[in-house]
Amino acid sequence: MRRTRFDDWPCPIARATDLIGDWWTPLVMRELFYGRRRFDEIAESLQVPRAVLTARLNRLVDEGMITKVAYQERPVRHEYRLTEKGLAFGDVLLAMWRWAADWQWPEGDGPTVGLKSKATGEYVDPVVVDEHTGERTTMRTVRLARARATAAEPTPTPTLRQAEVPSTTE
Amino acid sequence: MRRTRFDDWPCPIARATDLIGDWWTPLVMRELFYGRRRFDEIAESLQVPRAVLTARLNRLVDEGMITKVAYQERPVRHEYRLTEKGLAFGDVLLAMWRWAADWQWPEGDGPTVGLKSKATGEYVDPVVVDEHTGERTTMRTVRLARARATAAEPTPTPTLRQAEVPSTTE
DNA sequence: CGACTAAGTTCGTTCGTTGAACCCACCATC
DNA sequence: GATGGTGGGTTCAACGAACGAACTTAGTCG
Repeated sequence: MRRTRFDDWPCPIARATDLIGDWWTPLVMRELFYGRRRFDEIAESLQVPRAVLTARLNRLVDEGMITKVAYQERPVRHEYRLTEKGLAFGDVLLAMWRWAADWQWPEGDGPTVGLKSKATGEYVDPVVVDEHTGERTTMRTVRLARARATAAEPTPTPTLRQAEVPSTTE
Repeated sequence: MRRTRFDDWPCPIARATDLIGDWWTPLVMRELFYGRRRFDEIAESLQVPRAVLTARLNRLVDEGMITKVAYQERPVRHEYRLTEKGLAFGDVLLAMWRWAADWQWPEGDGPTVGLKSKATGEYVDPVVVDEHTGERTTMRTVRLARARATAAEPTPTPTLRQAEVPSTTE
């Protein structure tokens, strides 16, 4: 009677939920985006139980979101780095950020942290648009359809090649 | 020793995680976007344990994402409808959709369902951009900053006024 | 009367999370 | 060579949450 798994459902939302639904996982990803790479660093910053952090990091490695890299020998010490797949997940975090910043604070209030563009220094407010037209896209403006022919599928090559992960903080 | 709550953390990602991290919740939201409004309809479609569905729907009502509306008396029967806040959550589902469609299928493969624009009938591929500049926005292109002055905060009025919820299906 | 429907509730079993304590390899210091 | 520190975990008991099946309630239909 273990928790129902969604990772082989035909719907992308279900498969994403299977990952995100692991309590703590989006926050662990956030920490990695903030540039924290070490076990103890993340454990202390989030105050997550260490056994849970072990389980989450192992799953993220299995999923190909992060890789475990030894940064020294004797004694062996590891750190965790985001892969391309893990970096791509940042879009989901940005959407979560925007929605919660808009709706999860009392009226007239908001979070004390915000997002600024590294390039321009201006505040950034993420929204979802269609990649081709640039038009605002919501669940109201779309409908379900058969997928396009598989050849046109723009799936990025799911290599685990190491990505540059500059810190999000200043 | 209950599950750690994130709903009063100062980070929007944490607050969103508190909701999403409830197993089944994003799928329940998906069903509502698909136009399913009745308890049994959702329970059968998702094969979710009924006690869990009860708990999730109650929480979503408490959060102001949905409202419970009687659609008949004698006997009283209810349905659940998305509020503005619930509709706004669609952006998170779209981001999850895009990420999982790109990364959670074996190489060269993809989901059998896709998204089309209701307006143009063309396939839609959601991406995250900055609302002001239209520039592609990722966790790599932003950095953390102090929030802008609260007056500029573009928080929508969190009314629970009923929203039109046309079915996403054809 | 009995069958059916929508929307739940109840319950015993199993799974997952929590927090605190413990472990181990190695290094530095006294 | 005992002591303490550090990084990266593992172990364990307690308890809350999820599972699936059965049951309930209020009303309609034939």
